[in-house]
Amino acid sequence: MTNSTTRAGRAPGKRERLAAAAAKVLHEQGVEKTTLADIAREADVPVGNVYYYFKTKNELVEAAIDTHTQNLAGMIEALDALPTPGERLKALIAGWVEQRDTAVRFGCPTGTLASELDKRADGLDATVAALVRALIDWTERQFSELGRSDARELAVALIAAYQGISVLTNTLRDPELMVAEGRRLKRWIDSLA
Amino acid sequence: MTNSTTRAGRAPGKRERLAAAAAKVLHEQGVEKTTLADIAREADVPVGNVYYYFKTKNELVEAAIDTHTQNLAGMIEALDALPTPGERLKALIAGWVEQRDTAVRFGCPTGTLASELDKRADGLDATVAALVRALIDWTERQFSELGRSDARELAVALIAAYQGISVLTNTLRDPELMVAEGRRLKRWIDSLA
DNA sequence: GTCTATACAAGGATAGAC
DNA sequence: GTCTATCCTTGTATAGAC
Repeated sequence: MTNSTTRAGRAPGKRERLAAAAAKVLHEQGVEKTTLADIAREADVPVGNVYYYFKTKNELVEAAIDTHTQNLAGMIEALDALPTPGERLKALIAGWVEQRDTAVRFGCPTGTLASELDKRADGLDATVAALVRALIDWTERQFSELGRSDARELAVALIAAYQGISVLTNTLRDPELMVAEGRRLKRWIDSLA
Repeated sequence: MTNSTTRAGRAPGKRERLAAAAAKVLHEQGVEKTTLADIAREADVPVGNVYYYFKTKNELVEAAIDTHTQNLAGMIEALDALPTPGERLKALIAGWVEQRDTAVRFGCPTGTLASELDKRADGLDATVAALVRALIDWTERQFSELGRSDARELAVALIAAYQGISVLTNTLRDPELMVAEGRRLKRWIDSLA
């Protein structure tokens, strides 16, 4: 569905530049407030040219979600290199805390996107839902390996805790909220093992 | 700042109807996707007439926030009638669970509004922030009365848990997520006392 | 005070030159 | 394959009749 590299002649990854720019700008400004011109500028591509690569704004949003999905896959791959499920979960949390300044300014990339797409008529909300589900599934496996029979519920609770603290960190513009919640969650993981 | 009843001659609460309609429609459709025509239709007021009561769309958003603030005040007043802090917190959670179908369709009214206003240039995000802070403050007092020295952190964690499960309930369109998390949070409250 | 008609701006999308 | 010019729709806001 997505041609990762050049298709015919030139275009040294303009499509990829546009997708990456979309992911960034849509997160920072929100879907509705972002214009095609904004994305084109960020990708350093003339406005009219955008339509050669993406027929509609929706396709651009879809490409942005793809980018997020790939980022998630990369993160999970890195986490899976760690030896124990407890370490993997705590490394996930540490990653969230590291990104706290982004959360202060723009919230969680996935969460804000999911909230916004829910209000749109297109079927893109299902695509983000799949992304979120994938993260919960991975988290559930970690809790299972920890021997918890209520792994699904705990996984949902952990991801929800992150989504929620992202909203508060963003709304109250206070990175320390994320730091404190990260500490609390790590203690909680330790108490389960 | 807000004239609650009629000012001069007639208008049997048109302003109030518009504010209530704004609160409802802005939550359901999102701020950016909602047009003045949408709000006018919901309030059963002709479009052009809107500007007699609110000079800009932003003033309408402000009025919607005011409505939410009053709703919150009413809820807190009702909760304060309960005898113990533990019961008050669990009643708060029960209220969230009751509203789960709304969460499935549109997410948390306050949380989605906060996320969206963050992306706008106007200073309205500070107004929602005050609302959120008020709820956290009240929650903190309950934990303090329970004798917890880490009351602030627990209050933030509880409100974050709700914000987060609202995002997930909405994104995954599953009311049971809210039910399960509600149970978990109530057990947690009980374990603190 | 109430409502209609309309000005004005912005943004998504397309046609077609190069 | 690249880019410019432009059409068309939608939505905010205002002028002014009633």
